[in-house]
Amino acid sequence: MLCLMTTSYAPTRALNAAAERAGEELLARFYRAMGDPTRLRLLEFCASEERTGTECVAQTMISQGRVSAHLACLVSCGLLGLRRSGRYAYYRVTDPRVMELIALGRGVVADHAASIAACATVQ
Amino acid sequence: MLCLMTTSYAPTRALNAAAERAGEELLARFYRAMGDPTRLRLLEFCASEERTGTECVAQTMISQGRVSAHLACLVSCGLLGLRRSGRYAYYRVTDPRVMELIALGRGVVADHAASIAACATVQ
DNA sequence: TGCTATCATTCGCATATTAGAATCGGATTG
DNA sequence: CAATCCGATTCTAATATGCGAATGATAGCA
Repeated sequence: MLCLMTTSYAPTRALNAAAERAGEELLARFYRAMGDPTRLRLLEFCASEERTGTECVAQTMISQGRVSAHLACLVSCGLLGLRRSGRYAYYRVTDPRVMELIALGRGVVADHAASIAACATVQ
Repeated sequence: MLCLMTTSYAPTRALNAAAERAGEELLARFYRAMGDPTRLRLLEFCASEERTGTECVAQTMISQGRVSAHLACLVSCGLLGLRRSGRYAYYRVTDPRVMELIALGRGVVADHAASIAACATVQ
């Protein structure tokens, strides 16, 4: 292990705090990526099978451009895998942690549905 | 079990679809509640010990009113437990699923940090 | 080479969400 | 009771995000 000693702990602490804030910023982005009902529906639609973009558009009933942007967001954030073949794009949930996250979320939501619905901050 | 028979499956399907959409709406709200860096810092701060609102303000360095609203959001969404005593409010993560959600999220984020940072949809 | 299908990108607009500042209400203390 | 502390609520402004519509880009086909 390679390590540089510093004369004070203060700068190291400051760096750690900055890194921690950056990490939480990314983590918050990740949860916001999950925090849209259309994207959640897309995740579930792509949970068991590979789906093309056109299939996703038919499933969600919203504009093709919006679905494309949602899918790109899910891929960027590691929630969806992407395979390209010809003019088709195939999407699928490949990381098992994603469905675990959804299962855990569903459990908490089931226990607090009423107060979540009444929350003034997220609506 | 009490059950009314219908002459067609279509209405039942429509109700199921509506219920599913409502469920995803709530689930999306729940993830949005987790999708703010300040709220994530508050969750971690209240993970191991009970904390008062004043302690949370000192920790986050943002305005007292904002912290109060963030804490209320976390309580509403089942992410934080609340105990009142006199003029104090004590907050703490009581549901073990909350820290599991954070651990899972951290894992996925660690594997996709660069592309999450580059995602155009969540910034 | 046109022509179409599939997917990505851009634009303008509406809504959601955050922040600080100020204020309000309840509880404790002197 | 008056003063103070703690927490909740309200206000306005700024930013983030979602949407449809239109457009662009690439691959396959006639």
